Amino acid sequence: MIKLSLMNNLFKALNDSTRRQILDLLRGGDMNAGEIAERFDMSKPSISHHLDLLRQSGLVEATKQGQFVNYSLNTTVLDELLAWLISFQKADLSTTETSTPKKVS
Amino acid sequence: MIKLSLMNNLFKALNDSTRRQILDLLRGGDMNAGEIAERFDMSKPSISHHLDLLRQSGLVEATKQGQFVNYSLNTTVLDELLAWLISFQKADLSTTETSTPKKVS
DNA sequence: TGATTAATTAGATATTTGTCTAAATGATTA
DNA sequence: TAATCATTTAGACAAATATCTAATTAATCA
Repeated sequence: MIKLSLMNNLFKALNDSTRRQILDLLRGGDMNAGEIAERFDMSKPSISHHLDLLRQSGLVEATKQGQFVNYSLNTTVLDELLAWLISFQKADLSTTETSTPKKVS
Repeated sequence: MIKLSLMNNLFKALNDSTRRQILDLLRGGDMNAGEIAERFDMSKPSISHHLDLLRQSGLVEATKQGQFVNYSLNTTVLDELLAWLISFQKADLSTTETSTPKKVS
């Protein structure tokens, strides 16, 4: 069973190029908020907001270390999405051709 | 290589509960616009708009058949997304524990 | 041909989203 | 303690989005 709110937050989090870039960055290892912000041509508060959305979705975890906040990737959340996707691939088996309809342009 | 615009459209299309429900519906087989609209408590033009976004992302294909427009699922687009997801799972191998930092609430 | 049906387009509107600057919070250090 | 540094919160604003009703287009049928 897939929790709706989880999927909602997940797709919402992923529906932004900056946030996906942040996830890509974190694949190379943990980073703190400042280090992440440095990589973008965008204000720190904006990055902080993006990090918050990523955290809400569960895609990243934030841990305070002194005055820094460390961000790390949490890919377990993606398992739900992966399962959802794979179920679609399976559903595609019943491809019964009909005449030859025209694609709508 | 993953095309950015494709991923943008894909995540955009998936970032809506109604559109995901439409995809789920189409797993059961093709449906025309009216049949799809019947299933939702929403005006036909709104559903038409959702179908348009799904079509733009490549997730569905629309073929005109008489006065009806048939919509069918196209899961090949999801392959890109699947590949992207799986690459994240791989990246998660380097989990080196440190002390025991506290999660930010 | 004229009426009906299926679907989309147009245009309006309220809500959500991404971004910014300024201010606040909290930790470190001189 | 006071200054500095890292980060977030608050508030404003423009752009994007989801929805609606009314109008339009296109196909079918009496």
